Amino acid sequence: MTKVDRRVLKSREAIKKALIALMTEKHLDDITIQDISDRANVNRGTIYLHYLDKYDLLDKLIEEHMNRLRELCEASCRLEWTEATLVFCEYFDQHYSFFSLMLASKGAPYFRNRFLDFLIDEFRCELDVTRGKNQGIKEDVLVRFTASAYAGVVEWWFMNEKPFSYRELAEQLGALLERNL
Amino acid sequence: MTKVDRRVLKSREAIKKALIALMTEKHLDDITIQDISDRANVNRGTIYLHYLDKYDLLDKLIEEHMNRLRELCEASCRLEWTEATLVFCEYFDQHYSFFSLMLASKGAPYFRNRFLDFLIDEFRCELDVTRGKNQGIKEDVLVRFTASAYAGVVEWWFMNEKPFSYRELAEQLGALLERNL
DNA sequence: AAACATATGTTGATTAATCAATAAGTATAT
DNA sequence: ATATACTTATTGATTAATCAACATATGTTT
Repeated sequence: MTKVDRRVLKSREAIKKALIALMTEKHLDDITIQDISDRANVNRGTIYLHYLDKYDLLDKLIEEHMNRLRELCEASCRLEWTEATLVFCEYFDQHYSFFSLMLASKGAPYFRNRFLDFLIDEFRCELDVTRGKNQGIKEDVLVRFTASAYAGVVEWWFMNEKPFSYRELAEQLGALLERNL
Repeated sequence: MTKVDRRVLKSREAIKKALIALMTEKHLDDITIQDISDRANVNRGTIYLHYLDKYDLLDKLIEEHMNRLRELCEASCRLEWTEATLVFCEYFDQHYSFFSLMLASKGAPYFRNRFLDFLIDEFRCELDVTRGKNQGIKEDVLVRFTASAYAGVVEWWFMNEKPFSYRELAEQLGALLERNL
């Protein structure tokens, strides 16, 4: 694993943080590269060293979160649904501002689809329609059902500004998953 | 005025912040350059590009505050003592952690002397022993008296963790200065 | 349509920071 | 006395960021 020069890490971190901060203030279409540059305190050219444009930046930001969730998923694939879900919900809680911003923004459908695709991938690996309670149900249907339900609840939790703790969210989701899977 | 490259500013800022943070955790003598480097997320060599050693770093940090106070002094030299003191006390409040750290640390006498020297310089420019209530008093005596009193109260305020607001502090000091000068 | 202002994307020379390595000093343990 | 570990300070080659400038695109105004 090649070690990344710290300057690269610092610049990227600054740029990402700047975009998030700016997105709480105005719409992505109204944010200029110069805005990001000023906020991040990096040269405009530096942004182009790392990203194609602001959309690429946002895309990568979202991708990072998805990858991080994927890692968490791999690390917890031996757990019961409730416990695994707790790990996820903790992550959602830690990154609350990012997720709520993404869901609230004009680009919400794009983000929502990315999140849903992630969930579909993960559930597809975990579900078994050959035995047990889901015997006879089509895999695609079950996967879609479950992922959509999950995404819907999580989104609701964010858009209602955490009506209860992430632990309770995990319990509720876990119980519903156990019942269905 | 030559514009300073932003990389220099960023590195210095990070280094200074790191030192301050570390000084809340341990004594300056127990802080290594590597500690500062890690905390600031800069290369150890970078610190040496800007400072001779950690003592030089601290020295410059203190000097910056003194210079900033000097600027404030110049900007408020036309005000009444109470108003001018309010400007100072606001600065003390904003930089509370720095000042209290400096006064609490083993290096306190060094800092205290620097602060006192600053006050002596400033009062020397403002006091007039040729007329009014201080006619006949030796200038050096009056300057020393006033500066020491001022420094003493400010230090007390910090070491007692702000027993009252900086506004009240300014009022009290202002009134005492008016009485004496 | 022309003029103007602003934003995007790129380029080349320069600068500051990085990294790894080295040497020397200091403190501690054997 | 020697060995070890840690810290300080420095060095040289390399890398990433900076800055200023430029070209082009886009949007707005007259």
